[in-house]
Amino acid sequence: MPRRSYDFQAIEPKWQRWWKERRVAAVNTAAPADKFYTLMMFPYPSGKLHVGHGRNYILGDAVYRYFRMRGRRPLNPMGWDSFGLPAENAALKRGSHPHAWTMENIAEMKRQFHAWGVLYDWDREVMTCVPEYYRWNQWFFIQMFKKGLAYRGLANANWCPSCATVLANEQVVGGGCERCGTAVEGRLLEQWYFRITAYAERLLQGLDRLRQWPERVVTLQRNWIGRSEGTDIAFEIPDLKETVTVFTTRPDTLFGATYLALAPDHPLAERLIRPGDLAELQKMRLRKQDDTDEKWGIPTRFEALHPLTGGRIPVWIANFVLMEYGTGAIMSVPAHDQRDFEFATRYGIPIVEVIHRDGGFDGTAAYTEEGTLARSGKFDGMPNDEAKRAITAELERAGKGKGSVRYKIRDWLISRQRYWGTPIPIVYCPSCGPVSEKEEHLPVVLPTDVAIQGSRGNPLASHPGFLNAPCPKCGKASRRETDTMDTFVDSSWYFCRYITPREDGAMFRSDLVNAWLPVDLYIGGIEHAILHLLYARFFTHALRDLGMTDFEEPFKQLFTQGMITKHSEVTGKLEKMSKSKGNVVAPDDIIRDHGADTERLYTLFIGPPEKDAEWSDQGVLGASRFLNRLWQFAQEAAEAAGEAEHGADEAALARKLHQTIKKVTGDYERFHFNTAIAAIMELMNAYGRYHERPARSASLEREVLTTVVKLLHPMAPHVTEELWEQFGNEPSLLEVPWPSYSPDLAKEETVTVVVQVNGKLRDQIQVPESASREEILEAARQAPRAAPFLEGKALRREPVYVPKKLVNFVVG
RNA sequence: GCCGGAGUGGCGAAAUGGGUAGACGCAAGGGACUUAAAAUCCCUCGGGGUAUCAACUCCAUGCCGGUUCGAGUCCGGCCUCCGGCACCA
Repeated sequence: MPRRSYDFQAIEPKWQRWWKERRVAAVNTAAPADKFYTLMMFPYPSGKLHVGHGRNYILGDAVYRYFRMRGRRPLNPMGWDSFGLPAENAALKRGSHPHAWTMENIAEMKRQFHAWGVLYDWDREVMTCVPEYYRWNQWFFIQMFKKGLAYRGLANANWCPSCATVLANEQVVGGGCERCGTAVEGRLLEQWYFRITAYAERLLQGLDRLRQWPERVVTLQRNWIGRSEGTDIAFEIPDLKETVTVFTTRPDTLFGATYLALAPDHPLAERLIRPGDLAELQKMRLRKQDDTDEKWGIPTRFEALHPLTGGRIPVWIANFVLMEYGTGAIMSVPAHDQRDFEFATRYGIPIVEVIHRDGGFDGTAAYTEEGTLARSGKFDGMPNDEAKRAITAELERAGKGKGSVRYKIRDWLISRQRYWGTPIPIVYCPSCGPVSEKEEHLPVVLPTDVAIQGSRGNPLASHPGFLNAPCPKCGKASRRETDTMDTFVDSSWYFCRYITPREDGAMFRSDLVNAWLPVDLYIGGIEHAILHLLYARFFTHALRDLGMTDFEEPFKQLFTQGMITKHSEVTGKLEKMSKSKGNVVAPDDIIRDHGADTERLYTLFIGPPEKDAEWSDQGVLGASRFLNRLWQFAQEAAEAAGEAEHGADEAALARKLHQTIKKVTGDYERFHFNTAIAAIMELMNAYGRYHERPARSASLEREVLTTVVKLLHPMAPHVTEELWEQFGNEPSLLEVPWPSYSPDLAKEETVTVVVQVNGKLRDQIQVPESASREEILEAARQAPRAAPFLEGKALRREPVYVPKKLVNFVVG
C-alpha cells in the first residue's frame, strides 16, 4: 500500500553503497590490539532469507554498531555453511548441480544481507564447500584418526530412510530425523565416529566456566552428557566360565538383585540362550527400543553368582536393556527399580525388599526413595546413602567391583551416505585395511562431474576417477571411502578459519587464532543448543590437544535469540517461519514497502530478543510511523528559527533527554532493544509536545534530534546516517562517540513520593529533590488524600521511609 | 516420568536490588482535517461499583497458602503451556 513517507528507497541503497565502498567493517587480524570478536552463526544457503532469519543478523548488527560507537572495532565476519543435503534434494528436483544451486543461493542471500544494512568484514568470507576449506576437515580427521579419536565402528546406527543416510545421535529428534522428521530406523552398520566420549568429562567440566552462557543451554548440554556415578559389579557365570559386568547407580540395593538382564546385542547373548531361542533373540534385536513397548525377555540356561552372598540368580536377555549405555548388562532389583519390577512381575521372578522405610515398598510398585538396609547381611540398618559407599568398598576389597562413572553421551557418528559433503580421506587397501590419505595429497577433492540420482546410493560410488586410488601405504590398487562427513564437522571450527581465511598451509595461523579467540560474543538460535555448540566445543578441546591452539572453550559469551513465529494456514498453529509451513514473510517485500530500517526497528521492538515472538504486519506499521515522525521532526527543525529563553519546559525536555541516554545505554548493554526503543519513543513524544509551543529553543531541539539519531543508529542505521548528514555532520555515525549523559541534568527537580497507609496507596506528593527525610515525612502526614486514614489512629511503628520514593504509615 | 523455562489488559509487552502494576507499541472506539478515502493529528482504552462528568472506591500479575509495613518480584504446594530428554540402570 502506498504511504507518504521519507524516501527510504533512495536513502537505504545510498548508505549501503557508502559502507561497502569504504569497507567500514574491515579488520586487520594481524594486528590484534584491543581485540574483540563478535560472531553470528553462519547460515546454510537454503535459498532466501526470511524475516525470521533477520532476527539473528539484525540483533547482531545492532550490537556490532553499538560497540563501534563505544570506540571498539570488533571482528565481525560472515560465511556460508554450504555443504548439506538440501542442495542434493534441490538438484534432484530441478536438475541443477548442488554446487551451482548453492552458489546461486549464496549470491542471493548476500544481496539480502546487504539490503538489511548489516555490516560484515566480507574480505573474510568463508565457504565450507570449497576444497580450500574442507581440506582442513580432512586434515583434522587424519590427526584424529592417528590418535585413535576417529575410528571405524560397528553399531546400531540411526538410519533415515528418506534422507538415505545415517544420522548422529544428536540429529535424532523425538525419534525422527532432525531434517525431515521421518521416523529413524536402527541399522547395524560400520561407520566412522569421532570419539567425543573421550572428552565427556572435560566437556562437562568446561560448562562450569561458561558463566556468560544462558543457563538453559548449559543445563541442556549437562543433561546430554549425562554423567552418572555408580559401581561396576562383576557377576560370575560359572557354567559358562564367563563374567558379566554390570553398571549400577544403586550398589546399596545389591542384596535385592534377583536376576541379571543383558541387552539382546550383548556379546554373550548368543552363547547364553537355549539354541531354540535364536529366532526370538533376532526378533528382539530388530525391534527398535521404544518405551511404549512392553518389557519382555528370554530366559537363558545360566545362572550367575551373587558377588557377596554367592547365591545363584537367573540370567535373562531383556528388551529394555541398552547395549549402548553402561556395560549392556544390569543387575535387576525389582523392589527398588520400576522397570525391573515390571519385568519381574511379568515373569514371576522373586522380589526382595532391601531398602526399608515405613510406607516404603508396598508390593504394587518399586520403592526408589531413601531408607535403611534390610536383608543385606552386615549392612542391615545402614542408611542407604552410606551403604552405596560401604558396599562398593566391600566389592573392591573382594576384587568384584569398583566405583565407576558413566556418561549418556555417545560417540559422534560422522559418516553420511551422501554426495554433497567433505570426502572422508580414507582408502581401503586389500592388504593394509583402512589407511588415511597422505597429508600432502590433500585435499581429496569432491568430483563435480557426477549425476545426482536420488536415494539410489551415493554417486561417488559410481565415479571411477574418485573411487579408485592407490593405497597410501603400499601403493596397491584400492578403493576410496565414498561416505562424506556430517556437515556439523564444517561448522565446528569455522570461527577459527575467519582469522586467517586464505591461509593455505594450515587450518589457520595458531598465533593469530590464539590472539583473537575465544569469540567474545556469539549470537545464534537456541535450536543449536546441543548439536553445533557441543561439537564446536569438542573440536576446540581437540584442537588444543593437537597443539594447534591454547584455549579450550570457543565462545565466551553466548546469546541465543528466540524464533520468529507466524500463524500457519497449513497447520493452523503458530509455527517457526518456513516454506513448508507457508508462513514466511519476505524481507524484500517489507523493505520495498517500508524500508530496511523499519524492518530492523520492528524486529528489535517485537519483544525480548531471547524469547520467541509472533510476527505482526500491523506492528511493522508502528515502527514505520515512528521513523516517519522522526524524519518529519528533523525536516521541521531544519526550518525552525528563533531561540526561546530557557525555562521550565526546556529544563524538562533536557532532563528527559539525559534520562533517555542513561536508560538506552543500559538497555543496549543488556540487549534490551525493545525497551530502548520504547524510551526513545517516549523522548520523541515529549519532544512532540514541546514542539507545539509557539516559542521554542531551536538549539535544544537540535540537541535532542542529534542525540536521538545517535541512539537510534545501531537499530536504524540508514535513516540516521542520512539525518546526521543533513544536520551538517560528516558521516559515518559508526565513528561518532556514543552520547554520554549528565547526571545533574538527568536529575529530577521534584520527586514523586508515594504515601501509603498500611501498605495501601493513598496519595502522591511532589517534594523538592533536595527534601530531607523529616520534610518528606511531614509533607506525607499532610497529604490530603492520606490524612483521613491517619486521623485519630496511632502509629504502630516508625513510618517506613524509602528515600525519595515512598512513605508508609502503619497505624493501629 | 525426569530436567529446564514461562503464565501480567483484546494483543506484543514494561516494571533493572521487595516499594505508584500495565511504560512503549498494536488493535479497537470517538473526534479533527478531507467532497470522500488513505495518510496525519487529538482524545478514550484492565474489571466492578458509587457517581456523573478534572471525583471516589474496591478488585486485579495462572490457583492456594506463607514471609513482610509492603509481593508480579521471595518461600512452599498445586494447575496450565512451551522446550529438552526419555526403558541411560
